[in-house]
Amino acid sequence: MKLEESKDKFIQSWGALGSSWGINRTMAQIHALLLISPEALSAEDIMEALQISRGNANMNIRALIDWGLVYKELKAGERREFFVAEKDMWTVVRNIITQRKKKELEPMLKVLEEISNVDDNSPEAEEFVQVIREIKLFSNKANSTLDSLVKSDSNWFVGTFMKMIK
Amino acid sequence: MKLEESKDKFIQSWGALGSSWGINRTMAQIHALLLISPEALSAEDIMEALQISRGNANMNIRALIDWGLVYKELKAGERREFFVAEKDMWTVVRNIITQRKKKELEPMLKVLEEISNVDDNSPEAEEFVQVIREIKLFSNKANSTLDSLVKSDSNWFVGTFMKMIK
DNA sequence: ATGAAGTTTCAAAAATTTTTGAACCAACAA
DNA sequence: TTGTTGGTTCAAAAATTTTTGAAACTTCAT
Repeated sequence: MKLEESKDKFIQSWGALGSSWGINRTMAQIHALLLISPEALSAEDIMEALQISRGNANMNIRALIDWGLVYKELKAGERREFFVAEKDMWTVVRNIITQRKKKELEPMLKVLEEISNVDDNSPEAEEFVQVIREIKLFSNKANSTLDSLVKSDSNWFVGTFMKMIK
Repeated sequence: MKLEESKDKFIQSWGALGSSWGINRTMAQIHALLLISPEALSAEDIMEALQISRGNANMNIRALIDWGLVYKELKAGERREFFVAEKDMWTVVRNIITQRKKKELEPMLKVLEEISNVDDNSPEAEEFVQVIREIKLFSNKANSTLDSLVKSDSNWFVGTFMKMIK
């Protein structure tokens, strides 16, 4: 397989994967492009390579920086900004977990807390509260497990976890 | 808070959570409705409760059954079908992981395998292959970790994992 | 100041995903 | 066989998400 073809295939697949992971297609494609880019790229380079508009490029680059998946790199004597990808996959996954936990899991926990205050003592209400209680228990566990996961380091993940788990 | 209001809030939030988890809003809402439903519901009941069309209800119920998140329940002497939710959260998460692993992670692994066959020995190609190799290593690890996770049981998750992890 | 190079914003347009509803199919009772 | 109830399908419509591109803004050099 030819290099250009390979690179392109990687960018497309990474885009598809990302879009089912809460990262939109273009955002993931930019990340992919930067991952396999030997040097930092400018916004212009990215627009060119992916054939996207300036606005789109700008917004998605900002989002990637927000998520900690891309860094700004300033070159001496250059006015424009260059960008590089976070290349450590463990950090990439960790940052995504952190963002999504905050945006999705935590609001759910808040809601579960709220709705367990049902001021009604019918058997039906009892049953409802019981179901919610179990979901809450599970979610809290998941939440703190993810916290630990995020705090642990790459080395731990690739090394110990696999053995521990079986 | 009133019971009906609580239930409704739960359905809405579960729908929102689901839609950022590869399960569409309605699909997650149906699951939520069934989770907090004391008895099995018919398609008609679900359409009524969520104010959705017959086609929508049918398709999403089928998808939920496919994912192993909802079961069909046949009542003696009743021609129509009733549905109940899988209520064990660990099983729910496990089934979602299984589905998404198959639909998203595994195709990516295949692509990574393919594209590491670059028949080019320029330094640039070398570098590219190296980056892909690292991603592949990580993805394979993630894949088998998820496999173990899926095989392990609920009890293990809620009990041991937390202590192990720190 | 003025202009050039680069960045940001955001309303409108395009693309994508989800939902609808009517036609069709299947099982059964009369 | 026909009518009724319930399930399935899918093209078209609606809703949602993403992208565009032009205007506004910023920074810096002259």
